[in-house]
Amino acid sequence: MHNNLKKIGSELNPNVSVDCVIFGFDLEKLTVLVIDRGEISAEKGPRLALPGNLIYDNENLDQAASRVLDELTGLKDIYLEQVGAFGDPFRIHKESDREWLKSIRAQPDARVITVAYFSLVKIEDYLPHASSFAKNAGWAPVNEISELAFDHFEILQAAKEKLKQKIKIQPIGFNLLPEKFTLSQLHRLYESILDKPLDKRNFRRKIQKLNILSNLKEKQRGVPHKPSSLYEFNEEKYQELTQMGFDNFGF
Amino acid sequence: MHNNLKKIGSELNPNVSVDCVIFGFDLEKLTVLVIDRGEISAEKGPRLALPGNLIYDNENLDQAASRVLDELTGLKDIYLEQVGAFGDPFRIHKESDREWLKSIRAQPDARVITVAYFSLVKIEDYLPHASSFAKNAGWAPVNEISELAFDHFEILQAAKEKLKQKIKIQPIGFNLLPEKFTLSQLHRLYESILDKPLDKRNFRRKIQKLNILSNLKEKQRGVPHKPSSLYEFNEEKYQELTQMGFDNFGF
DNA sequence: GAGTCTTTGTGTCATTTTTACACTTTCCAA
DNA sequence: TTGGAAAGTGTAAAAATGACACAAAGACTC
Repeated sequence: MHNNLKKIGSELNPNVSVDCVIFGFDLEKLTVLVIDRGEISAEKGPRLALPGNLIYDNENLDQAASRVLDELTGLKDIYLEQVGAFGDPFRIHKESDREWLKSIRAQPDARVITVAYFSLVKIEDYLPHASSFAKNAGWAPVNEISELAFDHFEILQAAKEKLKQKIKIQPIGFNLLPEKFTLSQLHRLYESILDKPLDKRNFRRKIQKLNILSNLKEKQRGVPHKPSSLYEFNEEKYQELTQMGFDNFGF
Repeated sequence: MHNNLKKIGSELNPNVSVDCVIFGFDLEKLTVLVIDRGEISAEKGPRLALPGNLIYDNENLDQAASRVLDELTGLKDIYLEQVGAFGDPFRIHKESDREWLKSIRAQPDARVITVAYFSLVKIEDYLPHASSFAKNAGWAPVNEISELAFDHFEILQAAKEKLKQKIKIQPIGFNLLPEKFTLSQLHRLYESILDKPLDKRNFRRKIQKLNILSNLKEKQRGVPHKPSSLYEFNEEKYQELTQMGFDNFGF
């Protein structure tokens, strides 16, 4: 095995990239982390793209996704889940995209397939001025995005769909909220992701029956209306629950 | 765009392959289509592998999967769904695998990431003596497989899991059964895929409520017990149902 | 400090869905 | 004719779902 190790160097693989769909939630709507490529000179193309880059030949795909995300945003130790591979031969052939690739890639014309990942982060954990790259990155509301570089719009749609399916099965939404949150915020989050209204009382009943929320004895302050109780996600109860193997929320 | 077309030739891409997990059902248990690589001379490795091969640079991933499946088995026009990408740098580094690669690949040491697809076929539609390649291919019971070439065992597990999730949401199981089938066969199929017993009466009630089965006025013949009614899958009713958007069987 | 605004928080009832469970029927073969 | 083997069938209790409306709490304004 030792001699095999040498055969695969630590060079960039010109044919495979990873792209990250990082979702956030600004307490109003679902957002996604995008890179602003700046002015595109030729025929105007989309300025925004998902963070992504080529993989190295000595790292696996999950590692590549973590690395790229870290490099572009400074986010570390984020759980990333694969969305799938996207490999249309012409996915990088819009003129505006090729021009950009020429400025950043050694082999801008190589055929590249990309593996997409998605993740959920607390929006407070990534403030766009935190990393060096960050002046070009920021949160954009998912529903206001109508085009992206390459096939990134398609990837975004696939990631949204994956998230939608996943949240019906696992309460991963907590990753998008601050430590302390209100049931209304959680409610809005579910509505944003599932893209449909949910009855308030039924939602609260169902989410509370799961028994993975701790009601902090603490209230919102400074809101111009009845203040809400704050809750936090209870990791231990959640572990118990998953080990028993639960399947479904039924949203 | 025209000049871009020339840039991507129709050569094999040495870095990207597709692998197919083709499920069948022999009316008793779930099976999967595997290729027998024959005797592995060096340290004995698994003889069995999933059908798969490198992609061409001018085809997309779905096309590549269809082509490879056709080439290896003669199966055409099969619906294939992506499972995901597998890209461990050492996934092809078992000695027995490298030896085999040397015999079939121009660049046996290249780092290859693979994109896995799964599909369901009627076992009767693929009889192993049908294609030229077929003497080396055949159906193996999924539960009896404990190792495969490369990372194919891992891919198989992922495909099984995907199938499990999918069948909870869409009645795709019909693709695995003959045109005419009995409710018991369907029942066994669901139990095989979900890997747990399902109550007979509850299963029948639920599946019949979907209203996508036609009860043929015809019975099994020659069985040494009460013969079962034969049913067929009703495509039109199914289309109606999916367009209304149904979500869940709840198995 | 009275009134208004805004959002929180709560319960019930009707309907549907799920689960658990056992015996008779039909055909083949001996 | 009998025995074996799987098919086929109903009910009742428990749980989950969906629909629905009003009082309570705090902030702000005048």
